Amino acid sequence: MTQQKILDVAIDCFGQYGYQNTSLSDIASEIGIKKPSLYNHFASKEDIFFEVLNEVTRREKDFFCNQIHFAQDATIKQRLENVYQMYIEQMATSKEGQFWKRVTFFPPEEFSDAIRQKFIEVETIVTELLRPIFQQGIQDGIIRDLDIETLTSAFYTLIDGLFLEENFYDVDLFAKRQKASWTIFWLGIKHPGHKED
Amino acid sequence: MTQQKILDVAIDCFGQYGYQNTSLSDIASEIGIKKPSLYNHFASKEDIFFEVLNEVTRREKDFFCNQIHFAQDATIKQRLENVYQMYIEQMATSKEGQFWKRVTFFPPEEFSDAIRQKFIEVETIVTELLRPIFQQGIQDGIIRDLDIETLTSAFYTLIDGLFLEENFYDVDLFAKRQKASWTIFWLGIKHPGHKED
DNA sequence: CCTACCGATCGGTAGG
DNA sequence: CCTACCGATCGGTAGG
Repeated sequence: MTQQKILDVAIDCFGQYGYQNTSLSDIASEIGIKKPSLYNHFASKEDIFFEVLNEVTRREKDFFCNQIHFAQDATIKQRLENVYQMYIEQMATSKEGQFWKRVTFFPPEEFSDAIRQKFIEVETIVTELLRPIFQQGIQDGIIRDLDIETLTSAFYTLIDGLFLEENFYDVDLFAKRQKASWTIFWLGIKHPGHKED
Repeated sequence: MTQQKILDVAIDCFGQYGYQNTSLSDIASEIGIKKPSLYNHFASKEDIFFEVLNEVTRREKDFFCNQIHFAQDATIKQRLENVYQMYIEQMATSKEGQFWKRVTFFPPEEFSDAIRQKFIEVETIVTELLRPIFQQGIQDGIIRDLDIETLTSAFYTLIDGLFLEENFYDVDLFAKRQKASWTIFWLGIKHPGHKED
């Protein structure tokens, strides 16, 4: 279906070049039609953006929801590292991730309220992935007894930093950053009385 | 001098709207002249960008160089936290910082090599601020005996994450992120045998 | 789904 | 430093 093709190409272009630097001709020619034909499917460029935003939000929410039941029997450290890796991988490798990063970090002004709202929806889901792990970890004496908000805040800052660095550094240096950050984070949150690694 | 005024306005515009979304008319009208007059001072829009990039790089390098001799008699933790705060503050509040963030994280394609090179120059200076603190800390048994690269990598990821979040969250939430990240980072790098806080 | 076209704006030039 | 203008491209429309 043409409408879906338009959205898919638009996700790609908006994520790679930004909203303003993507022309409707670019999108049209990529799918082999002419610019005016786009108006049979969408009312305006802004309309396309909103539909893309909704689509990506839906996909991201689905993706993270489906992670909930993974690795329930692993250790606290493994479960946490799993979320860490999975989140980074999703944002680094998918075109939805690239769109998400560009759009949340440097939003086109006219959409910034809408984007912020969607961002919070997705973040809430990830927070609900993290919370039970942290809680269980604290209860079991594996994680320091800090408040959940401090733990999630620090986790998100790490992730956000890596989002950026993935765009900037080559694969090797990025892998180092990812590993170093996880090492220090885990040393920071694990209970000093807890051995095992 | 008009030439300097152009550069100052351009730093501001490129940082706020991005290179492509800043028009030469915008820059000209902001300083009260007409667009063609810009060509008496610069050969092209690209030329303006390169000059802005050089100017900002120079200012950032100066800024960080001048921090070297601060707080030499403070504790390791204080000295490190000082770099942390100072770096975040510089990137959060100055227009040079805003330019730096946008341009390094989502570089206009045609400048990405030049930008990467300048970025490394500035990062090298900050690394030279961090290295002696980490080394001293390890030597004094205050910081865990991890390799310097792991420590600096984790530090930078934190900073990069906060750069982004400063753009996105309100002041209160940002302050929380900043504090939480520092708490976990310090717990992660400090030697488990070291008390005092 | 197309061709043909709109007014607005872009970076840049001519000429004074 | 300006006015006047260039060709190219933008989002969007008319009409079929």
